[in-house]
Amino acid sequence: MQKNNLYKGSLSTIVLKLLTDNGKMYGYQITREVEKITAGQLVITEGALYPTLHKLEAKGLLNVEIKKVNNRPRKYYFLTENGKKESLNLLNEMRAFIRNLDVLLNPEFL
Amino acid sequence: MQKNNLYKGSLSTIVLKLLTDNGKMYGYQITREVEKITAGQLVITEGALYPTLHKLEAKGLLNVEIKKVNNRPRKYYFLTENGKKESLNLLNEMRAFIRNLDVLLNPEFL
DNA sequence: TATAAATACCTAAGCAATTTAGGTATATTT
DNA sequence: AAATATACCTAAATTGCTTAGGTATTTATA
Repeated sequence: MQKNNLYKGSLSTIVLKLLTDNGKMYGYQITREVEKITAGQLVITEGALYPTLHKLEAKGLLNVEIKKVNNRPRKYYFLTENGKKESLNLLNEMRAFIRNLDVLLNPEFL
Repeated sequence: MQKNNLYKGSLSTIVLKLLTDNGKMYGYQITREVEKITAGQLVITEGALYPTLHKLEAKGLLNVEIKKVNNRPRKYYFLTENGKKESLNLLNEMRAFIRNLDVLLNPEFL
């Protein structure tokens, strides 16, 4: 997330959106995917991501499935039913947030 | 800012943008203006705003001018030269931020 | 073939931007 | 007269992150 305060608060929503689109993902994969989608502009630090995944799991929004790939464990996360509902809510909040920032940056279009 | 984590980190940029557009503003006026522009969706708490104004002043980005209106003091804030430069920087960062959130929410348009 | 880089997970202290919950005081509306 | 709006303020607590570590295996490179 690197130096930019603006992203603070958006990580959970971003994670839920990625899992909505991709079904199952593991932590490291999430960091790669976000960098890819934003062309390297947004880098999720692991110190932020892993605690967030654990928090979403503790809230009952995510479930985990551990798979061994190349003899190394991967923790695949996927949305619970509650997670799907909450994902929709948070995505709507984020859309409203973006709209509000847009009008604040361009008040002449009011 | 009410319950929505997303706005965390955006307050300084919003304040600088308002002062860029309006020249001089006082704290209470800023809270009214943001509510007006966002149709009541974004409410700046005073506990967030006043420390932010003081911080921006301490950084040399804002100057203050106290005026008595109806026997009550108002503190009008306005951008310094450095404040104008920093405002442009932060606004560009915010535009990049919005673009990144947009592609994360709509990766199909990549 | 040794070493570095990538993959894959993790935690904990510290920091910064908020929220929450107060406070003071005057002007205006009900 | 009382409530609401105006107008400023602070400080403890909370929260979401950064920073800075840690472990271990696999793959690429010099």
